[in-house]
Amino acid sequence: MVSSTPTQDDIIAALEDRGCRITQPRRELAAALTRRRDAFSAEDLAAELDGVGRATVYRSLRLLVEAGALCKTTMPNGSPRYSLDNARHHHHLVCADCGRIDEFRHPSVERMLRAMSADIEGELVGHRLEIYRRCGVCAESGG
Amino acid sequence: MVSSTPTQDDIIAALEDRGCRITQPRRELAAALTRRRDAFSAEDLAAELDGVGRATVYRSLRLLVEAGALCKTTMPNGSPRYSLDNARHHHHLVCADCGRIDEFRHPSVERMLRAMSADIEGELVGHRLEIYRRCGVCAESGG
DNA sequence: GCCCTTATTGATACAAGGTATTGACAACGG
DNA sequence: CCGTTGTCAATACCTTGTATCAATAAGGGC
Repeated sequence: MVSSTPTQDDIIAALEDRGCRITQPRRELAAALTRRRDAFSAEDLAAELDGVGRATVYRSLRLLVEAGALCKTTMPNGSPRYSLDNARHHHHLVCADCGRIDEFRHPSVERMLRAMSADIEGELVGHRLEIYRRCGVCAESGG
Repeated sequence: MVSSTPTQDDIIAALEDRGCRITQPRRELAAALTRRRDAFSAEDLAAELDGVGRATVYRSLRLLVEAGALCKTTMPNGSPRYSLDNARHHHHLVCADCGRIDEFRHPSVERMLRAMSADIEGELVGHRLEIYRRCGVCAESGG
């Protein structure tokens, strides 16, 4: 089981698994992704990839989210950020100050969903959960 | 403790409590809100309020969300919907089929947050939780 | 290796949802 | 009832995408 930060090859493989063609733009995008350590916006990435069309960046990001190679997270102000997906199923710990996004898994989430499903009419088909916090670094440095 | 659907006066009061002036556009908007039984988009509401400027509708919606009179919920496809806020603290049960939004409270949510806060570095400052389901009506009627 | 099919591309236009600006106006405290 | 100033409508603009479409290039079959 792979759970460390994905390489360019991992990202390409995720696309191949879905039957996508491996094109030059997608290779460049995969390379750019592995260079990113933090969460980023689609526009940032598009600006970085000079030869790659804006629409292609958005299309590829969507593909990679569907393929499970990327995560799309909502910041406290509502704007979306993308980040590499390291682990199977998880939720996001978003620092409200610096925007840093960490993945986390906690059994209490699944426990909560089980408990709710017993009391909720109809079938649960999904959920969206973001946890906003001040991360350790911001807590130290900030006022 | 008021927990039923808010009236026009309740909405106006929420604005007064924040030190806002009670203007004609805001009165019209409050009246339109109480006529809404389901979740709605800001554009829908703006289209309904003919004499009221689009920017004013958006500004007022933001105010009312901040004042706790309205909820802003994210649909499965990511588009936002507004709905009247009936109860103190709650989360949203969104039907993935018909878009109907119900408020719900479940102790398991607070239990989850408590359990997580013990294991998470830093201070929790908020969260976002939507539960997507097929509601009873859609489950019956749908295939 | 070459050809052919077809996915993919980049450019562009458009859409949804919302914010910034600004001169005019109207709430409402005194 | 007057002056201050919050609010207004209009407008331009921004962000985050998606739709369209002719041109191109992957990569499977031979």
